[in-house]
Amino acid sequence: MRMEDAAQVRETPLFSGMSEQVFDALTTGAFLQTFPPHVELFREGEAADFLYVVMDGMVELYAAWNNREAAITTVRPTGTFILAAVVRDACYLMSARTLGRCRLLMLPAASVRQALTSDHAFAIAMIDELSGCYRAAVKAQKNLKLRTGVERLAAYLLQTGTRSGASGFELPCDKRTLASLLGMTAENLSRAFATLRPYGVIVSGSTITLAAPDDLARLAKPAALIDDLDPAALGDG
Amino acid sequence: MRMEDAAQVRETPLFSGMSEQVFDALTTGAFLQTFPPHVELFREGEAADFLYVVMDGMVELYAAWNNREAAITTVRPTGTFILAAVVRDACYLMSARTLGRCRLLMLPAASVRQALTSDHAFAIAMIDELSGCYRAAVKAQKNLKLRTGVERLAAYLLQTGTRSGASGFELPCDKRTLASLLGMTAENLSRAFATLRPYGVIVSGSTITLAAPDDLARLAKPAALIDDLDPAALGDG
DNA sequence: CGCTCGTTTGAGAGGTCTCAATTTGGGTGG
DNA sequence: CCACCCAAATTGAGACCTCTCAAACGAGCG
Repeated sequence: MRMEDAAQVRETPLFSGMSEQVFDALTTGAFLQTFPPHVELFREGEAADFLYVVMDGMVELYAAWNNREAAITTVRPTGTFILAAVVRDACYLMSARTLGRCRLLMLPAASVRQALTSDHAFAIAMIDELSGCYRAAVKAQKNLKLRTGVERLAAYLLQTGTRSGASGFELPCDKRTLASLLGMTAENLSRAFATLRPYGVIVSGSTITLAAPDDLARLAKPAALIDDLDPAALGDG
Repeated sequence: MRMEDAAQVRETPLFSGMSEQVFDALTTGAFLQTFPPHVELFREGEAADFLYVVMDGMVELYAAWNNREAAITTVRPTGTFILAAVVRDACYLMSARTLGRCRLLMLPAASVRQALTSDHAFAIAMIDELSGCYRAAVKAQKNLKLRTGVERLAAYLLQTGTRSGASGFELPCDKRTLASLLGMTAENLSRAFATLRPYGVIVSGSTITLAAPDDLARLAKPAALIDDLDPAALGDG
């Protein structure tokens, strides 16, 4: 791993508090690798060999059962994923694939567990990360159980739009993936966009413009206890 | 807190490894209280003042939005709940109510955070607990997104049935709550039970008998990566 | 130009929700 | 012990939502 990469890793909250010595041990066996788009990183059920940290790009975590597939979440810099499987020395519950081109840090699972036992600050940071992941998962479940498909889309657009700041923004993934994230089919997502047209949602390819955010908010009823408005919950484990 | 209660708390994995001194400090300000059925313990949005440990009985965690309500999960002995909110010093994401009569241990949030920073073994146990909670939440989301209502009920019955061991068993909560846990309405749950009758599911009040578990399993297709078959994932934070 | 792939649109089936009425079971009071 | 009442559970009907299958559309690319 190059020095500047190591520095970038060091800056992320999960690693910033740990001792120099343990950090060195942890990154000794680590890879920093670049992946092309749409590459499968691992499949659910496999043993958790690595902890992943997204340095660049975006990763989709998804699961399959009985010939059906569903996206669970996405991870962006500098979130980690599959943390829980690593600390438990268990198998992955989800599969992972790159969405765009990605730079990923891969830390050997055994090294992570070793670092946990020897560095208290790292353990504390891990607790913070894991609790953030858990809270994000709870929010996702509330979103699924309490809102309809159209409401979920509206809330997602408001959230993504306000995060980008500008009046228009790009969807971070193709619509098929977005549909799966929102718990619906691609066809239904298309119809949901049409339903939101009277609420000022203008779609042009993957570019979205929200012409009447207030109207949209009246429909979506964004809530701090469901929608992620704090940066802490972006990562995933 | 009485000595025998303290001993029971001490035996749970979360507290068994910590030092005597920190354990004493943690339990000094603690309450062990018995609650009647159907009591609201706290509401989502409130500040997390206590970490709860279920010593006896069962607690339901649920959430509301826009006049709709959904059960998220239940906690039984000796699971903890609302752990993530406590360590983050954040507000509760879910409300909690007792299902039956409950004996609950309440640990002041500040004491828990103090114990975390001073006791490494406790921090490690906390990581294990939190990762278990997170994995349970991921499984719940997979269950919701990948299975239909009838399939979720079938999987739930198989799981609860094999856990109890006997051929017949009691539902741990009323059917309205069960319906909400499974992500459907009470009316729909009733119809789902009727759908499962040809698969050997015999319902008599709250007593369930599975006359043809193999047939039911062919429908439910239980999977280790969705259904909780290990005891570690029973708790919740 | 014509291919491919993602998206959109349409139609029909199936699933789920709401509202309402009925039935059931448990507890209370006469 | 029985009548009554209340809450939970079931059943039915209709509307709504979502899914599947199929076809049409459109952009990007060889």
